Amino acid sequence: MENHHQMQQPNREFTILRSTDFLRQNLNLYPTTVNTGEHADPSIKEVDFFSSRSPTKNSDTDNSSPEEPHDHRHTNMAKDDGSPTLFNDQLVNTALNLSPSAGLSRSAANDENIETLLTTLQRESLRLKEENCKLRTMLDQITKNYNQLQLFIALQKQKQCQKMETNLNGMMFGQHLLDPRGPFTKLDAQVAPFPDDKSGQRQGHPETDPVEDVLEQSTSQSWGSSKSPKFEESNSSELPLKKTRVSVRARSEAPLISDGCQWRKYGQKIAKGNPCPRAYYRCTMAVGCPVRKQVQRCMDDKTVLITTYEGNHNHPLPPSAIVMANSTSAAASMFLSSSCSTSNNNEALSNTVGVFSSMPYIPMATLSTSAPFPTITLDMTTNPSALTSPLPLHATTFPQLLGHPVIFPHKMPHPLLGQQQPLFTTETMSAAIASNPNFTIALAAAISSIIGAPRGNDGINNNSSNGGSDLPLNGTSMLPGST
DNA sequence: CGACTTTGACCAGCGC
DNA sequence: GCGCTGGTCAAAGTCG
Repeated sequence: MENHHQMQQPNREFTILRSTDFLRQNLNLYPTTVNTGEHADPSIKEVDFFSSRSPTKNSDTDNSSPEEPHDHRHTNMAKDDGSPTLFNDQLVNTALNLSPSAGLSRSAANDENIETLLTTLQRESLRLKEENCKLRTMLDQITKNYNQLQLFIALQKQKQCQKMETNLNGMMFGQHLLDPRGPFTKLDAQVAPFPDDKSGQRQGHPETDPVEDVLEQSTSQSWGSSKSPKFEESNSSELPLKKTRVSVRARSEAPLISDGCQWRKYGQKIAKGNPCPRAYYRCTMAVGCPVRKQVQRCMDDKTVLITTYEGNHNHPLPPSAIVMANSTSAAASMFLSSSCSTSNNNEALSNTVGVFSSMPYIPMATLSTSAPFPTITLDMTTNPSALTSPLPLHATTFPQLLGHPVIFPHKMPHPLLGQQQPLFTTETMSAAIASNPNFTIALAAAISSIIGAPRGNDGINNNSSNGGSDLPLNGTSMLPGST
C-alpha cells in the first residue's frame, strides 16, 4: 500500500506533500519502521526501496539510504542548512528508523544518494521556509483584516445608532449629535475598501495606521464655532456646527498635562459660576488645525482639572497624541454605542450614564445633552467601584504625564494580574471586548498608550512656554483632538 | 526675533 | 431689543 503510494508519487511529493508526508513516506519505506503488519515483510520494502532509486525517483527514495550513519547525515544537513529545523528533527527520527538494521553497507552509489538527499532536503527546507514565510504573511494580513473588520463593524454599529438617535431624539438635541456630515465621512472612505486596502496607501496621515486614523476620525469633530472662520475651513459650508465634545475630569496638581499635541493659548475667560478662569487653547501643530480645547479647574474641587476637546486634527499626530486621541475617540465611540444599544429613549441620552462603570478599569463616563453641545465626560476622579462594586480601588499611574502622575481609580485587582497591573491589560481587554465589541477601540488605544507612550517628559510638551507644555491635565492628556 | 501669553475688546447666540 | 454669556480676536507684553 505504502509502496504503491510511493511508486505513484515520486515526483509529486515535493510539490504537494508537507514535511510530515515526506517523512511518513520514508518511514514506510523501511522494514525497521514502527508500523503495522502491512510492513511485516522486509524483503518487499527493500525491493520497493531499490525500485524507487530508479533514475526517475526523487529525493524521497534517496531519503531511504538506510546504511548512512544517521548522525553523520544529520550533521551534514545541519551544516548545509545552517538552521536546524523541525524538519531536520523529524529527519532524525526517520533516520533512526533507517538504522543499519537494514543491513546495507556504504557504497559510492549510496554516497551519491546521500548528496542527492541533502540537496533535496535543502530544497525542501527552503521550500518550507518560503511556505512558512508566506503563511506568516497571510496570517498577518488576516489578522490585520480581522482587526479592521472588527473596527468597521463597531463603527458601523455606532453609525446606525447615531442615525437612530437622530431620528428618535433629534428633538431633544436640536441638532445632530455629531458632525452633520455624519461622523464617519472619512472613515467610510477609508474603511470601505479595506479588504484590498494596503497599509501605506492611505493619504494624508502617513504616520498613523489605519486603525488609529479611523479612531481619530470616528469621533473627531471640528470645534464648530462659526465665529472663527480662520479655523473652520473644513466645515465652513456645513450645517450648523454643534458637535460632540469630550470632556475629561482628572485629578492633578499640575497645571497641565501632556497630550502629545502643541497648543497655543488664545483666550481666557472667567466663566459664570466658576471663579477659576477658563483657558482656551488651539492646536498649533499644523496651520489651520481646528482642534481646540478648554481647560478649567473644577469649582468644587480645585484639584480636578477639566479639559474639553473639540475638533478634528488635520495633520498627522505624534504617537503619544494618537494614543490619546484614540482613547478619547474610543470613549466617545463606546459611550455612544452603548447608550444606543442599551436604549433609544431620551433617558439614555439626557441622563448621565455610567457606561464605563460597567467595564473593568474604565473611567466613569457621562453624557450630557443639557449643554450647548452634547458632551461626553470621562471622569477620572470618581471611584467606579463605589458605584458597582464594594471592592477596593487600586490607583494606577497613567502614562503621558509630565512628571505628575495622574491617579486613575480602577476596580479590584485583576484575578490573574494582581493589583499593580497597568490600567489596561490584555486579559481585561478581552473580558471587556466580550461584553462590548466597541471596546476593541479602547483596547488598541490603551495598549498603545502603555507600550508606546513615553513616560514622563514628552519632547513635544515639555516646553513650559508652549501652550501644549502647559497642559498637564491629568487624564485629559488622553484626549487631544479626539472629539 | 520668533513664539507664546495676557488681556481687553468684539461678536454672536440665547433668554427674557 | 437688551443684557448676559461664551467664544474669539488681536495688540501688547513676556520669554528663551
